[in-house]
Amino acid sequence: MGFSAAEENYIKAIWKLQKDNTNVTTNALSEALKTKPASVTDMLKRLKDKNILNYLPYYGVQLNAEGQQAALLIIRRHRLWEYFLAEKLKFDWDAVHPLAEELEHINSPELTNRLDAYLGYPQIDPHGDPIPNIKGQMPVTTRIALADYALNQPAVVSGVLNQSSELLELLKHKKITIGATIEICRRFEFDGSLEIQLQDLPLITLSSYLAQNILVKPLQL
Amino acid sequence: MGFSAAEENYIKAIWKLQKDNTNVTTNALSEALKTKPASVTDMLKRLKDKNILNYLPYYGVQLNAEGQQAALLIIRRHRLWEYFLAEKLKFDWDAVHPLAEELEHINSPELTNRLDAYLGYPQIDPHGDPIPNIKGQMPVTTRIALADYALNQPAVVSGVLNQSSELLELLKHKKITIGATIEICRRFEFDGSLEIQLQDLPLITLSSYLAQNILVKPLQL
DNA sequence: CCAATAATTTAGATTTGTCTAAATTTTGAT
DNA sequence: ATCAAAATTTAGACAAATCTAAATTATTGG
Ligand SMILES: [Mn+2]
Ligand SMILES: [Mn+2]
Ligand SMILES: [Mn+2]
Ligand SMILES: [Mn+2]
Repeated sequence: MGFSAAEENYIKAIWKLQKDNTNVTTNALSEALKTKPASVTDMLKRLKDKNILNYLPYYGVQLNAEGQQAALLIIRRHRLWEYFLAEKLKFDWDAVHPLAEELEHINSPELTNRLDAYLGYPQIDPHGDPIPNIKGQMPVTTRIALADYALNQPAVVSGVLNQSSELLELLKHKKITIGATIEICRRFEFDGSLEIQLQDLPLITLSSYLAQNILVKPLQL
Repeated sequence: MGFSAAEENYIKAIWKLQKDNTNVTTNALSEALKTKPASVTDMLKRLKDKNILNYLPYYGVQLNAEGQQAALLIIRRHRLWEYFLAEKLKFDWDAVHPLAEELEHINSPELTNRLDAYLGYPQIDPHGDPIPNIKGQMPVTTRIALADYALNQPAVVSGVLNQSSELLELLKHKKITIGATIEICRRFEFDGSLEIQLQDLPLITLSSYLAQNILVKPLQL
């Protein structure tokens, strides 16, 4: 019941695209995986034979329960390695993903679980995304874009929608980190820009586009 | 200039068999890699095209300088991961090898060198084998089998010739670890068995076969 | 030195994962 | 409802890595 690295990448991509219960299309997968649609069709047929998804030719695909469980365990490995790379090896945010993309394919429950224990059972990865536990369960975190958050309500920065080094550079410059407390002081209708306060630092300005890429959740009091 | 995982396994296997400057044979490789001789021939042709070895059909193969350097960097990754698994994740000796066999193929100098630094630049892996440095250089350690070591000369246990769980079980039972100080008190001609002293514990007996699989070096005073 | 045996290579096939080009199906606009 | 465009699948090819069976080359004992 093992999957190849290529199969695992497809499983993960389908899982991510399947968020809202719609069928995942061949083109969406080919874009996500940087392969051609014809290659996707081939792989979907193979994965269907392994009984981890429902594939209706021309109408897309959905992981079944077994496929979702497989996806969550791959994502668990990916995010635990990302946490290791950032926390222990001091890699930047934008460097961990490509390495975790390889490390995730080493499928040894013993390794994964020992790594988890060694890291202290982290709950979120360096991008703020939740890490599935040993059973594949993931806490449902309700996060919303800072752009859509209420005025004068303290929030915690809890993730990003974009993991590029460009975003990282900007966040570093503005000293915004995951876990930081933030509050919107003003929202300008003209361009959607925000004036925010981080901890007790002076007010700073964020563009609308930046605010759309920062995820926050209400601060628990 | 990258190699596939399969190619890297061949490179490493050739390197290990090439110890004494003799040509490495197709059969020896097929045995080491658990593949058929025909598959080895195919791969040797491919690696020859990549200019990392000298291959003379019917007469075996030898890594050239570039091939040896490649081998040492793979071995570096392998042993650093073994060290990580044993030291940080508390894996037993006999469990680290198969995992390192996969981890070694992630070829990122940045990852390897950060891991090295994080681990404190270890010199030997959990089996006592030396870890090549960032340049691929490996300290030449002169180790000899305990079976061949002199009487009443303190020595340091510095490796094993066999990495099986059976040997590990026996060494654990006898409390023999890598780095321990050991001294042969008597050698019995009848069966080659040894009476040895470990630290200041009571004398224990080792079979000839066991002593052939333990590597030692003279204790530096 | 030569024949039997051992070692090695060649030939041909298979699986995985990808591609391009062509055919087919679905969708959407009139 | 029809038809052009878009999405998808099929057909056929290829590279990597492996296998089995057959052919070839090297070795060695008498
Ligand atoms: Mn991956
Ligand atoms: Mn992540
Ligand atoms: Mn390997
Ligand atoms: Mn080792």
